[in-house]
Amino acid sequence: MKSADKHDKIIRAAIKVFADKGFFNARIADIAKEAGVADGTIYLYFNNKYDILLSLFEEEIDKIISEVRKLIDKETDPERMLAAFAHHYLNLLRDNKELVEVLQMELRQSTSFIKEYRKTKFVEYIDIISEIVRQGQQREQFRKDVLPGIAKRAYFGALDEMARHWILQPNPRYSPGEAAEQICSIFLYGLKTK
Amino acid sequence: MKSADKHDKIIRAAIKVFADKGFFNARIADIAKEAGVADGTIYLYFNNKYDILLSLFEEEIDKIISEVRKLIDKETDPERMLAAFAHHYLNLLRDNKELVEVLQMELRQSTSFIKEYRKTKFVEYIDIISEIVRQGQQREQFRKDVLPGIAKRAYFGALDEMARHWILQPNPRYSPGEAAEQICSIFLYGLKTK
Amino acid sequence: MKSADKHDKIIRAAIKVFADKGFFNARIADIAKEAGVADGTIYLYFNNKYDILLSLFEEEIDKIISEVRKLIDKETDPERMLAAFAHHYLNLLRDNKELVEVLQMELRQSTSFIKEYRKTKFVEYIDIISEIVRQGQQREQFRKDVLPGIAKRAYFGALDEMARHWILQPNPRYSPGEAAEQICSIFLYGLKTK
Amino acid sequence: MKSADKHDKIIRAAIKVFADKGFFNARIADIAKEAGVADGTIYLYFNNKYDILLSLFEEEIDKIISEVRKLIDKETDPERMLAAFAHHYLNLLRDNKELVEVLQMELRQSTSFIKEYRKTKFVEYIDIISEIVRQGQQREQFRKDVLPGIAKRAYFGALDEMARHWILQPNPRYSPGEAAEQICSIFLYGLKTK
DNA sequence: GATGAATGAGCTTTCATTCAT
DNA sequence: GATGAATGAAAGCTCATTCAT
Repeated sequence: MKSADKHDKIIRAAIKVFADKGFFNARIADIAKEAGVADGTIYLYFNNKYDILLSLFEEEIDKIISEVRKLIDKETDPERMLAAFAHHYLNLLRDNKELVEVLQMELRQSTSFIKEYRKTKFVEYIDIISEIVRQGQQREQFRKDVLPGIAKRAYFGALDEMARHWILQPNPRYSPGEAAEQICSIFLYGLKTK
Repeated sequence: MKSADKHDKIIRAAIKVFADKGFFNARIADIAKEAGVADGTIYLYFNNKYDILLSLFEEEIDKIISEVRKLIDKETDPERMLAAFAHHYLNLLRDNKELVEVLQMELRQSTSFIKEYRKTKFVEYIDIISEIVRQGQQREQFRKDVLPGIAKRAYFGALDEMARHWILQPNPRYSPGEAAEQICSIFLYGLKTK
Repeated sequence: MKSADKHDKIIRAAIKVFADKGFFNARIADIAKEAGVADGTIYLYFNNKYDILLSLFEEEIDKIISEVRKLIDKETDPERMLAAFAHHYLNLLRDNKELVEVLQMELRQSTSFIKEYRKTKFVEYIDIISEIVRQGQQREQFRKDVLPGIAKRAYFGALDEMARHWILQPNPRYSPGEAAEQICSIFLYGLKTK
Repeated sequence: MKSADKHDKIIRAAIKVFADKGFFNARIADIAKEAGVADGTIYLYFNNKYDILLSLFEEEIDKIISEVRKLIDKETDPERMLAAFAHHYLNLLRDNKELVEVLQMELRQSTSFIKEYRKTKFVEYIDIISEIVRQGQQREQFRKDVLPGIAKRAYFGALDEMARHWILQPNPRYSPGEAAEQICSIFLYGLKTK
């Protein structure tokens, strides 16, 4: 039986190699070496190089979604929920920079696959934000003239751009926590009813 | 004499092909065909495939910067300046979607070249935002507890994520103008002193 | 495991193809076809086209050196040693014309590699001649006013030029043995009537 | 009218570039630049790249033959004639190293053209040696058991190998004159003690 | 005659994928 | 299931040659 362990080792290796070299510059042989398996073994677990990226994306985003959901469910205040989302994303960056790097790259790759996935997994992730915004609006905490569908993208985009900065600039002036606070602050002031 | 016209034709073709297929999937032959020149001709104007991307980035971002600067110089109110920036970026997307698509890809490509350029040309572009924020703070229009260096990334990230949405979703629910207004609104409420 | 057998098959094929077309006109595909392997397989055994030539040179000249050494060690008389050297070289030509052809080409190729190798492997080969001359001088068989360093080049050059003749003129008037005898004779006894 | 001057400038440039890089690594553009003409101009004087090499060979060897003939005609003694030949060749090397370098390369290139030319121009050159040997034999100065056809190759080969040495080793232990004397001496008197 | 921009055929090399062991 | 040697299609790039100016 194909071991789940080996599948996972390959995914971990792929994250590392893709983050390091980018998808197209990464060679199957690099991933195999990093995972400690033979080149051919990878094809017992994945259909092709692209399938590794796809599986990686699917599996990891699932984990992220369930993690952030768990955190948000602990909160009742939409303001604190938004803060929790931001902290979770930037902490993820801190703890698993390579994964965030790969996800960033992937989301800009102009390939039909992404265009498909954006409509499912990724949307599920950022829809968490729009749900929170909607809740806030219902509770009259957030302005009702803001479209949640725009707010979610603006909020995620803001966090993601900070992430990009840290990926490229390993010794930033501000800490992830500080940045999360600031971005929350801008958005909460911006969203809140006065 | 090598014509500037041909240089330009190749750049235009490259934008189209890179946007369509991505840098790595684009073949030199595709660009040559699109530009209506022979494969070898490309090498009279560019050192290699990568150099096309680099030149494209350099030249186009220069144009964008000078355009947006011109628009902002017409305004005196920082609030209107931020709005002008947003409208400019999203209009650029509307008018030259392929260029924005290529720039987005490029900025996530994990290559040493980008890591270099982020520090120069791109920073010059988004620093326009932090300058505006700083002005707003001096005029006591914007909150002083917001770090301009974080605000600039948040603002650009928000716009860029909207751009990404439109690139992938050609028939959006909201118009560029509408989205620009909304994002401005969130940030201005978020930034403004009360 | 990469088989030594395949390495050898490629070297044999390369000798044939290089001899036939010359290094620069030889295509990797030609060598691959001749060796009965795929183009890519060659790159499992050699770094690049040039590396094939280099390896070929290194390996074959090593064999030649050890062969001729063995022959010379059987002799005690420097005169017979010189004869043995000549016969060995011209027999090599008879039995492996293509190899000699490649070595000839290689030794004239104006590349930095040859300029390097001349100083090592090839020098080791022709120094066999100067050692013999020196022995002959010590034994008072050879004139002492002849510089062994010049004699070695003259002797090898004479043989090599004969080789060149046979490579280009497949049906020569004289046999290799005959030519070897004559060249030996000229060198040993001189041209002048006594 | 095509100027003979330009034809010559191109030949001079080709000798330099071929000597420097070898025929196959030399680019037409290199020769054009060295000659101070446009790339296209070369094709007004030569049919193709190969034709430059061919013309060069033909023209230069003609000059060499007439030069050495003139020198030999001054002598009556075959021994002195042989010496004159050797000195001429090694002086040529001293004065026009690049030309000798190109001729050496050319004579080993395994191309049908050379196989053709060996039979005409080059043979004419080294036949000068066999003629001298024959004269020496008629005058009973040289041993009659030596085949002039072998002696000519041995003599030229010896000189040529010295030339090769100097091309690669620019600061040799012996001067051209010294080497010419030695090689003459070996051939004329033989190696054996008498 | 001279130019040099343009051409495009040709070749080396890479690397995802396969499959015999 | 695991291996890694072998495959061969694919593509970037070079450069001899052409031809409009």
